Amino acid sequence: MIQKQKGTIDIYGDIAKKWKYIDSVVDMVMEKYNYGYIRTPIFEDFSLFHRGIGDSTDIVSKETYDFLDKGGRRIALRPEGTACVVRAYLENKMYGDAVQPKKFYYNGTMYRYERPQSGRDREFTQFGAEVLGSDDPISDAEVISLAISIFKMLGLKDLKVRLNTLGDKESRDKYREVLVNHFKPHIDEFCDDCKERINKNPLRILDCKVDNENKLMKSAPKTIDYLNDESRERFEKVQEYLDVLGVDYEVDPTIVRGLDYYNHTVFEIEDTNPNMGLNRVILGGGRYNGLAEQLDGIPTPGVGWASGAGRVVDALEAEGVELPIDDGIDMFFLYVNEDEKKNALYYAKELREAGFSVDTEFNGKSLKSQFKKADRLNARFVSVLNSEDLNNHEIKIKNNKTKEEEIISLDAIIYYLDEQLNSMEDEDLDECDCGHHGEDHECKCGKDCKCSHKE
RNA sequence: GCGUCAUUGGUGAAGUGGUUAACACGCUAGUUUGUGGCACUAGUAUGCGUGAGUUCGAUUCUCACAUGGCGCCCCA
Repeated sequence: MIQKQKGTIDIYGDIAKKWKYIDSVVDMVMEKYNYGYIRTPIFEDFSLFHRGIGDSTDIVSKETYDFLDKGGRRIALRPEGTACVVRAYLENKMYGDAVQPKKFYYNGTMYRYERPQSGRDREFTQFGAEVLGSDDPISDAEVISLAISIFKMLGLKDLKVRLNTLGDKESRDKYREVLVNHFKPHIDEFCDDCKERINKNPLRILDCKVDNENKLMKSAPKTIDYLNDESRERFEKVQEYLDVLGVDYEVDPTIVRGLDYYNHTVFEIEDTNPNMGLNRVILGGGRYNGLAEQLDGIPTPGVGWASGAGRVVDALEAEGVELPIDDGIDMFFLYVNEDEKKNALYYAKELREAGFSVDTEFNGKSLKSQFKKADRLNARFVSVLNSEDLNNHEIKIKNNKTKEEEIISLDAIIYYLDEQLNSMEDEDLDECDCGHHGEDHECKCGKDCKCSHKE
C-alpha cells in the first residue's frame, strides 16, 4: 500500500465542510476590509526564504522543505506566505500602482520539514493578510482588527491579543546587547538550550519553557524601556488606534519573533479556552519594514499576519462552536426497475438544475438499504419512484421527518418542494424569550428566532 | 535532528510462543408479497504495519525500517 507522506493529512467528509466554511468566512471578511486575494506559487527559489529569513537560526537549513529539480534548480516548498507576497509585489512592480498601500490576503498550503507533533504537520494550511506600502500605524491596527473580525465571525470568543514592539533596528540592537549583559554573568544557572540561545538568539531565552521561573527572567530588561522616541511614539499610536477599534489587547514584553526582518509592532492571538492544550496561538504577525530590501527590492514597509487554519479548527472544537454547516440533501430518489431508474436519473438532474440538492441510488441495492442510505444522507424528502404513478404523470413525495406522503403531478414537483422546504426552514427556528411567541414584531433578541426576521 | 509510546477486519477494540484471533458497531442476505429505520437468524480477517532474525513453531520475543501520538530543538 502506498501511504500518504509523513506529516500530511487527507481532509474529507464533515471536517472538509468545516474547512470550507472557514474559507468562506475568511473570503467574506477580507473582501469587506478590501483585501485582494492573491495566489502565489507553492514552490519558489530557495533563496527567497534563505535571504528573506536570514540564517540567524537553523530554520532554513533544517526546516525548509527543499530539493533540486531536474534542471538543478534549488527549489523550496513555501514555508510561509509573507515572503511570497512581497516577492510578487516587487516582481510585478505593484509599487507603481496608483492606489497604495496594496492590501492582500492569501489562503493556502505551506510546507515545513519537521517532525510531526500536536498542531504541526509538514503540509499545513495558513491564511494571512499583508499590507504593503504603508508605514502608518493605522495599518498595524487595521490588520489586527481584521483578524479579530474573522475569528468573531467564526464564533470564537476566548480570544486574547498580545502585543509588543521590537522597535527599529537601532532600538532592537541596543536591547539585544542589554539582554545579553543581563543573562551572561549567570548563564550557568540556565538550561543547555539557553546557553546556546545566548549566542544564537538571545531574545528566545525569554520564552524558554525550562527556565521561566528563574528570577532573572522577571528582572530582565523590557524592549519597551529601550525604544528610541520615534519607536515609542509609533507604539503608542498603534495602541491608540486599537482603542478606537475597540480591540482588547495586552502588552506582553515577552512576545518575540525569531526573524531579523521584524521590527516595531509584533502580536499574537491566542485562544484561552482551557480545552486548547499547548498550542494556543492561532495567529502571529508583525511589521517587517526591512524585508523588501533584503530581497533586493525597493524599500517597502509592510505589516501582516498569518493564521494556521488547523489551529483555528482546533479552537472552534475547543470552544464547542457549532458552525452553520448545512448538511443533508433535499431529495433522495429510490427505485427498483430500469424504467424507474431512468426517471430517477432524469428528475435528479431536473431538480438539481432548479437549485435543489438531490441524490439517488447507484449500486442497485434493495429498497430497504436505499431507505437507509437516504437517512444517512439526511434527506429531507424521499420519493420511491413507481412506474404506475409515473405513467399517470404523478409522483409520491414523502417528508422524511414527518413520514407524511403526498401524490402530486410531475409538473408541480419543483413548486411543491420549494414551498415545503421553505415552511420547513421556518419551523426549524426556535422561539426566543421575548414573550411574543413568533408574532410579527421587531424582535431584539439578536438570534435567528421565529419573530426576528419579521418587521 | 533527539526522546518516548504505539501500529490487530470497513470501524472501535480484546487477546495468546502452538489445531477455528473474543466482543461490539457496521455491512450483506433472509424472516417481510415494491415503503425502510425495531427485532430475530445467518454470513462477514488463509490475517495481527513492512522486512529480517531467534525458534520445531511467531500476530505474540529481538533488530531494522515505515507511519501515527506526545514531548524536546526550532517555530517564518
